[in-house]
Amino acid sequence: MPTILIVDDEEDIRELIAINLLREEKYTLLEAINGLEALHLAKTKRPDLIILDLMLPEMDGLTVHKNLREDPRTVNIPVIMLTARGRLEEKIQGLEMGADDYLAKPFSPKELILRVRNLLRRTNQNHGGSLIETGPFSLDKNALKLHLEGDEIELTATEFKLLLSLIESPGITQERSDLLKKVWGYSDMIQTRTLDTHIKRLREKLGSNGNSIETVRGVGYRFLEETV
Amino acid sequence: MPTILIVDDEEDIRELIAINLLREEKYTLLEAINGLEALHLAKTKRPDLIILDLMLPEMDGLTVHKNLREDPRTVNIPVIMLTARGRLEEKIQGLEMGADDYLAKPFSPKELILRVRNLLRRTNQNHGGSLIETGPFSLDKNALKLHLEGDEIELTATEFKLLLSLIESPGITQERSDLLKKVWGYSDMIQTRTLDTHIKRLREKLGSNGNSIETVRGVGYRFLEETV
DNA sequence: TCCTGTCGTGACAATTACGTCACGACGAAC
DNA sequence: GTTCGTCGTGACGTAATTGTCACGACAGGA
Repeated sequence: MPTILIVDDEEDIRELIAINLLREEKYTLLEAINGLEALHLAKTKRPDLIILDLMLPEMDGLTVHKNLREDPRTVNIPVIMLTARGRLEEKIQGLEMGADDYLAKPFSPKELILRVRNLLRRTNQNHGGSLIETGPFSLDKNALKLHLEGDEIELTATEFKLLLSLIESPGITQERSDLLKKVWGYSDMIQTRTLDTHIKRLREKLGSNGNSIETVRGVGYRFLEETV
Repeated sequence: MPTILIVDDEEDIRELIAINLLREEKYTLLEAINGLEALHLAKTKRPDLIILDLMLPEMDGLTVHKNLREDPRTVNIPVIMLTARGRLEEKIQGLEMGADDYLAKPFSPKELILRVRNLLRRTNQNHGGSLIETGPFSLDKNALKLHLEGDEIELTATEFKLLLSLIESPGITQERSDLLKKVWGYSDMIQTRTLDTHIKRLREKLGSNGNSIETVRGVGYRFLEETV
């Protein structure tokens, strides 16, 4: 369940956001009314998303954002900035500092929800999960594992790198020399059966999905997203 | 050098975007004037970003976008949508379909540049590079390698997973049981020296940066972003 | 200071992964 | 059908990885 931190000193805005978020989907909410509190919460609780008003007492939103970006614990947390009226100055300044999105008050609740959902979807795909999903394949870059039709398949480091290289460009034929370079670091066009052997081992582990790795005779191999 | 695909049937808009992008940074540009051309280019050239006008002859932008999202080759390419005037209807529709950003004509060239830069930065962090960077450490999830102060350090699969677990939460102490679960999949609180041994091996490979892994006696280990 | 539990370290054996080879099967071109 | 080159496959030796253990060092509390 994603955690969202709302930073705003106006209670009715916090409430408006909270109500809309809670109604739409299941989120855990954190609230802060000033910059220091926000920074502390962000660094200890590590929310998945921060909605940050630019107008805050004492420490303004841009400063809070700068602080967030300077700490490795929070540098990757996406931020949606809020401001009264969409003043271009602040807008550009916010984007320049790496805000991930921007919302001008008064905003439409529907737009807020959509922006939150989009941002969470993007970051989940990457940072949190590091999952590459294609068809029935789900490759976990963190655990170095493959999930396939409910089964959890252990891959060796070489197999993982090979499958990753193939799966990252579905439908596209990769030449033998390219794969040898990507996975083994071979720079020359080496005559070796190593690649074939590992392809075979991969196909074995993929079981009935082994034919997702297609041989392109004389060229290389190709990953098919759909089993023919 | 990132490749950007511009899809718009108005030549002066394409030119405006091209001029501003080319002036600011080094990009490779592709241009398309209708949906079919855009889809073909996207699937064969695989640009890093697509700037897509909603108003196109024959196939409208939303349909193009839908097609992009349905093909594994293009599903991960971020899209900035362009529309005449920021009509809320289209805005919401675009975001709902997973557009990554939205720009209303007439737009400020500066804002365009910033949005492009932000989106590329976000996606590079994840998909393309899969690099986790903290201080002098640069962990490559695709190649399963560690770059540290110019050196390329080979890690075994176990070492990689262990370092990844630590480095993903810098400054935060991870309990032994958590690490055992994350890296080895042990569910019970097992009494083992395996973790210690691997920590030792990691520290050896990290050389003078070995003290970035701090022991928290009785609890676990902690990764420090800055060498003390 | 002593005691206790935790951690670091080096060595070791078992397991696993890896690359190579030989041979047979198969496709494509003629 | 024949020929040639590429690919699949099983086996095998080598190298690397891994988990465990024993012992000593050390920190923290009594």
